[in-house]
Amino acid sequence: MESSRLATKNVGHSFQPQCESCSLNNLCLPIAVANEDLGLLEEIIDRGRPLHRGDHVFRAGDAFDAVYAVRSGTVKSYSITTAGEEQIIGFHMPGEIFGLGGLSSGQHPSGAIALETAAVCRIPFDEIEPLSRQLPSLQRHLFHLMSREIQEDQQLMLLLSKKTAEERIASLLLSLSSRLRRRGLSGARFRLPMSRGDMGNYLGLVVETVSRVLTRLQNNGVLKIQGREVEILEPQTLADLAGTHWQAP
Amino acid sequence: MESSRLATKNVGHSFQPQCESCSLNNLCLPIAVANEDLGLLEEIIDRGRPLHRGDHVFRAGDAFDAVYAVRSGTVKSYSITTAGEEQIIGFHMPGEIFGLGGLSSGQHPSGAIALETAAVCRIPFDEIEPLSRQLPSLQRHLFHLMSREIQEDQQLMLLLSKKTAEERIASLLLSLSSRLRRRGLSGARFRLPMSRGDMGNYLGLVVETVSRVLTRLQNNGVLKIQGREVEILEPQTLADLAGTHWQAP
DNA sequence: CGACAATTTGACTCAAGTCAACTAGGGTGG
DNA sequence: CCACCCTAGTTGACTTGAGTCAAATTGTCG
Repeated sequence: MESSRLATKNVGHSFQPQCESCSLNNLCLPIAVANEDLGLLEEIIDRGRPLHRGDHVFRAGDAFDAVYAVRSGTVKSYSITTAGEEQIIGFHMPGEIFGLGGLSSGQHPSGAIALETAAVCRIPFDEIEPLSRQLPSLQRHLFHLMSREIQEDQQLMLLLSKKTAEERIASLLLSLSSRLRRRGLSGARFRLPMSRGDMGNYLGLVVETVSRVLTRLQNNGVLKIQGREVEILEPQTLADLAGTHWQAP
Repeated sequence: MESSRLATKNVGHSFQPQCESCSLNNLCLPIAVANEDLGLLEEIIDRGRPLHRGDHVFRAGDAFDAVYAVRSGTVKSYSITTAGEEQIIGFHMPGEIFGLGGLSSGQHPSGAIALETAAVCRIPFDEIEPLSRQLPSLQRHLFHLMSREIQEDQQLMLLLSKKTAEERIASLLLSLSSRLRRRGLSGARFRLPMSRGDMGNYLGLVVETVSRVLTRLQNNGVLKIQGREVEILEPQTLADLAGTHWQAP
């Protein structure tokens, strides 16, 4: 269906419906919206232009006025400690929503940056908020999204506070794997979207430790890794190593 | 351990207004609700009977059907790792809302238990959700609460992933202090509501480390501590030690 | 083809954990 | 009211997993 309003905010090629044809619509916001209401959602979503590795979606301190959905590629959220170090808060893969943390204070507490070529949809909050009052299922979905993020963050707190380096790495690999599988991709063989440094930063480890653990896991035959290409040979062993099984977000 | 569940429904003859006269109404949910609408909110809130130390508000796995507000005392949220260990997720003090994490999955991912004699209000979610569509400011407030929790959890992730034992303890003490101050109480002299063990569990440290750090801080003249009674002698030094200043929730 | 960035590997260090012994409170029953 | 017991807290001695520093190797991209 041709969208008659080529709104100014719809940057780019937005003649065809956005969500309806998106391969992620069964993961993303649209799952909460009945088909006949999808148009309302489409209208407020901006497809952004593609981002390149290192491009910011927003920076820490920017005014909060939208949340974002990943269409392709991977995005990381990070904040900066008072000591000036980066702390990675999360990795966001296609179909996932990010940027929710800024709602309460009106400004984003963390920045978001593309790890590789990526595309994200921008969902202006002051448009989706009133819409969510019209569409109860959308409101519920927004609550669910935020609650899910709380749950995931708490899983990560547990990881950071109790797990060993090996358990942390195993958990991260399993998380990535299951998130790929959910999109119908292989969870056994994939390319890491982030550097060793980013993995370590996220998991509370230094690069050297990440490297050593990966090498050890390879020597044990649990996985094969060269550069960023991973193959999980023994998923069960990896799951055992991870301790608590990390449910995919 | 006896689980004295919260009262089922409005156990009380709820003729007297609950929120309106509550000393915390400028911290809690009511801040989002105009005076003329307060009645609507009052109607759906259950005051529970008092909890004793060790009583559960809910357990991990319980169906999610409400969120809770602390009226008095302190409550901790915790989950159990696959290894069977407890992991404390947060401490909740008067005026604070907890139990939001269970919304997405329909069951509480963590349990909540009173650390001392406490009273909590129960806010049934399937009643406040529709109400929040009538009262935009209430909806916004709920979004804010969840967003705030996300932000706080991310602060804690940062703490767990980057801070030293001393920085962690200093951060916790400052957090408790500022939350007391917000209620008009002394932030300089107070009683810790939790054991050394709970502090350590929350901060990713063992009891011995907590004890040693507290002793060291006392020897340095930063604070005075005996048992659970704390006096912060040099707030600025403590803040410097904490690194990133922990904003009160 | 360089030059720089990312990764790996080794040797050494140290902050925090473990194990163990001892002390201080706090609550209860006789 | 006191004696006793049990749990919480402290302190010391020793261990260790992960960090630091350094140097070699590989990968990437202009």
